Amino acid sequence: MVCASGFFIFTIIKELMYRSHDCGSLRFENINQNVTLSGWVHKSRNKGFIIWVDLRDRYGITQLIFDEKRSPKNVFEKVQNIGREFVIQIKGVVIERESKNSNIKSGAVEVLVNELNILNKSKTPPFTLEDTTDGGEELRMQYRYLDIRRNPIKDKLIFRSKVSNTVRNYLTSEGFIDIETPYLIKSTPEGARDFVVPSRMNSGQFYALPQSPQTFKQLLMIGGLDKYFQIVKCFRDEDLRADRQPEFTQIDCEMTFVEQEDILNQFEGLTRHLIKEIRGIEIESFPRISYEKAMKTYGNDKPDIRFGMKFIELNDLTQGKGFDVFDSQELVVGIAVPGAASYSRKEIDALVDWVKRPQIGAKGLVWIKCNDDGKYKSSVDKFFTESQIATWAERSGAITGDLILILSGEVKTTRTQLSALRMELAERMGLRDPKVFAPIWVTDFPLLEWDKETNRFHAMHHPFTAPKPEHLDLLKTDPGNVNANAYDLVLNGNEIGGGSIRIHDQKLQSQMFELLGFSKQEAKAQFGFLMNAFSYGAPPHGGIAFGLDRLVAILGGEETIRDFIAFPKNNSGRDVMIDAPAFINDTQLKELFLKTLPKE
RNA sequence: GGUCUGGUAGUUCAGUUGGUUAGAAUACCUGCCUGUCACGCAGGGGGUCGCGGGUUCGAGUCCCGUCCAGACCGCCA
Repeated sequence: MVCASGFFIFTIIKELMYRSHDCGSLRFENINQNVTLSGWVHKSRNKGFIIWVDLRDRYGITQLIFDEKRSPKNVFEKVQNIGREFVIQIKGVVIERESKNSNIKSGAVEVLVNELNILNKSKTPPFTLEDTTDGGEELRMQYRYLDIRRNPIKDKLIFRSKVSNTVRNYLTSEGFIDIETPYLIKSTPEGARDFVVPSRMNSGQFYALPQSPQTFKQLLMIGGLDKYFQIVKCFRDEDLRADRQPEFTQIDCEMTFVEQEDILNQFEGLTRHLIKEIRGIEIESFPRISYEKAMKTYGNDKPDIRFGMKFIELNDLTQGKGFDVFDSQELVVGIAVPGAASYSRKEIDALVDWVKRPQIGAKGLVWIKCNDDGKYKSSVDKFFTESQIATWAERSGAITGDLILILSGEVKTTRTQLSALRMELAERMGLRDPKVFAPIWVTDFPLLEWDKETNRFHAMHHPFTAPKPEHLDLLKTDPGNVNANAYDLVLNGNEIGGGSIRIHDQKLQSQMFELLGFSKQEAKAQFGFLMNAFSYGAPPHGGIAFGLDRLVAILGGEETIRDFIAFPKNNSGRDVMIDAPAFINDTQLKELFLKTLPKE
């Protein structure tokens, strides 16, 4: 009795439900089964006597067959009128295909349809929903919900979910607690521009959206929670890039009773685990490089070490020989480009033009070909002897077939320019292989950076970063040369994480604010709560934050983060789909004590 | 704030030195087609050449301005 009614209910539910299988699951074993499928009409191929419809959902594609002879007449008539992206439900029987398609998982079978329900119609989409769409960037963003139906985008979002899940599981298993921190907080003058939110209940006052939960996670450590993490949205009102969005996601972490070494080990573990789980690649221990060495060797604090072309400084070998282009400059530095001696004069001239573009801004480029005959051919043959040039080649480790490229000028600018050239050449030569993962820790960052515009120091990392203990004395005498207990994790030339050991001493924090040009009153007004907390037994602590969007993109083998975000903003910070930001009406403005805009 | 590139059919693009009715592919519509799967074949409809101004007998094309998009520099503690 119970059994019979159970069966009855089961059959009713089965009658009512939208699908018995998804569109990716039917196989040879399902032949002769009656199935119900729901999904989108991906494409239909009408041969007159027979019509195939590719039915699509998140899981895949199943071919439906409508046959003049084998399908009911009303069904065969109805299918003539369905278009792309109609949402349909069908009932039918799984049959073996006469010609199979090995490109899709369900390619051995098809469903002979005997019932067709149109659940919803669709306008013709403005672009094709194929893997390689004909749609441009802007249009895809405007119709993002259609774009997401495409495999590449769908797969990237699923990939992201897998990465964040792996992170969550790992950190949880390591004893980290996931804690949410507020989004409506206080604006601070340091760092990036804040997004602000007017307060209706507090006339004329504003919240700011967090650039990071920095102070809150420190307060959680003072609260004794020991290990915290959060996968959290952060907001910065700065210009966008291919790898930068105004709202982005951080894996934010903090630990108590740790030194730099503990943090590097803990999060090297996380990163190694991620690369193993997601890409199946085992990486031994991560190399480390100091900020200073990175700048000297790669001209950059986020070196891509998947390839060589390290910088070779040549001041002593090149200066004082009467060649003014070198003699008058602070730095003469070059790279040896492997195998590029075969470049034609035209190709080399193109490189010279490339560095002269305003974006790079070099005045010129000196080149030396290390030819097969063991001789050197260079753009400075008139100024230097062959044996002089040979010493440069020797130092740079260039071998036969290499092309040495040399820039000179002011130290910082020249390094930046040569770094850009190094990356460009690597890109052109295919040395930036997205399947190769080369992480590196960059350590020993300067604590402070001199800002020429405001004529004061600002914190290179943030104002809560602890100086290296051995540099504490320098803080008073030579603050510009103090190094910080700060570190970045760089993956394939992208900064994917950064953090520091924090200050937990009230006096040191006060001294830091003073150095940054805060008056006592300003420091108290801005960060009084933190200073106060420091006076109630703040433990030593430190942490790190990873940019999840960037991390996911790189693990996915790309450098543009946009497609790993479901609803990204465009170059000018607009959401072109919902058309935000937008004006608000006068009533809202008034309620928020904001001036109404003059009528145009 | 700046530099560069682009804006032409629903879409992606071509368009010569300024010169006849602005093209291709794809999408869409109609018809045909006995196994398609990037189906095929035949036909058809579809354009404020981003917008405004200027030069010219004549502007998609040249000039000025402007808007939009993308990449980059500045910026991003």
